[in-house]
Amino acid sequence: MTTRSELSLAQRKRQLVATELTDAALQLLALKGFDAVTVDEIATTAGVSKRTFFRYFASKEDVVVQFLSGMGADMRAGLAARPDGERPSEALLHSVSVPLTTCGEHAERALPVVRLILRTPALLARFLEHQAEWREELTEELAARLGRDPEADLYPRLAAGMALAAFDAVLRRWSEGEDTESTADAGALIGEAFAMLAPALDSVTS
Amino acid sequence: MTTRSELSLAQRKRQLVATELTDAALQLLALKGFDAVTVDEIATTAGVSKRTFFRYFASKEDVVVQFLSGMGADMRAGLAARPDGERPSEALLHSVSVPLTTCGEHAERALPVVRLILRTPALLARFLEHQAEWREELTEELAARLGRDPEADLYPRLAAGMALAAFDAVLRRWSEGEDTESTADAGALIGEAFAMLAPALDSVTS
DNA sequence: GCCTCCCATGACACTGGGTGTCAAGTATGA
DNA sequence: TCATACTTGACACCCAGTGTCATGGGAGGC
Repeated sequence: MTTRSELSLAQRKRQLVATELTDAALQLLALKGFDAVTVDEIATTAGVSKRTFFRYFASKEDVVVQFLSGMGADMRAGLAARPDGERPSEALLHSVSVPLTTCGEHAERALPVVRLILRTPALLARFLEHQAEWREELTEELAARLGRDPEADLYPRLAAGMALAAFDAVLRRWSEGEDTESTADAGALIGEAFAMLAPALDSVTS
Repeated sequence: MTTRSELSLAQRKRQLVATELTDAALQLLALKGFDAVTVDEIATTAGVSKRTFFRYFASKEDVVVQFLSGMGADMRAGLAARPDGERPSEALLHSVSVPLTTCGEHAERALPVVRLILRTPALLARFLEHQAEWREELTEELAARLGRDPEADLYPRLAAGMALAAFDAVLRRWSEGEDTESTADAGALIGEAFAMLAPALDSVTS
């Protein structure tokens, strides 16, 4: 009736179709493998046309990987929220922990998806693209934070790269663990990784 | 006549077509942009059919990026060739310098290609895929070198990731430089980057 | 309650990347 | 000289992704 529920209705309709599509996709892809499933098949399973699929997702890969889009901004915000003057290793640790703990909390749903991504070349490529975007975001935020020029100074990009290398290593390890036990120890692993990185991250002399 | 020149002839024919194809591709892509050029166009320019193009290159991206294929093995070999007991930072520095100096030596041809790759999303994605392969190779070699298990121990993958983060940061900086001056200073930059990394790379306590 | 406008959808056609298949051409090797 | 194997082009095909248009249903104004 009012503007609120009216908008909310359209919104919810859209959300409904999107979930239907992702659910169908995830199920089919996990079952038959990425290449053996066509977009037509996914769309039909979800009860819409192929054309509609592409109005919701930019590509066949996107239906799996799209949830990664926001994480760059999340990590950047997480970094921006850290207190001024905090050591880079500490600040970056918290920044990178954001998506990791999110994963851990929804391990039930997230783990199969992560595994699917890591073992499907086309999906992995998109994942790496997202990581590269995150690296840019972290680079900019870190440079701003430290008052450095990311074009002239190697440190910001390097530090961002190190943080994401830790993220990637931990994610791979986490995805190999048992379904049940590994819910929370991603936090421990990322801490371990940053303990190794800290000597380099925090010697900001130049 | 003998087996030698006979094989060499077939080989050279193949090589000839391949270079014709890459030359045509590089010229057209640099001129019109990646998306505005079709494989048909490239093939026709090189004087062959589209079908033949795909007998030489696995994808449209590959014709630009294919030369990266060997670099993983090169870097791995470069790492394996370092003396036992050398500090990881030193060994990895030399390992990663191999492709970088190769780039520097052929800067005339390499620079435009690198720039094309870095500013074309589809090409960048393939580049990142290659980097991921290199990271696996370095991880394995480094683990073997240090007698560590890359599945149980975060250090090898993390160190490989750091090395490639340095590689990537330096490559990006190098590609931004002036056409003339930056031939040799990639070496200086990668040294600078590894100086930052060394405190973390060489504290192999755990 | 009706009419209008907007928006989501489906149908359709089309481009372009990538592959399987087959037939013809060419060089090699006996 | 003939048989063989390899390379190529032609053609048909699949599928991802996009532009376009007609339609239908729902929301808001009257």
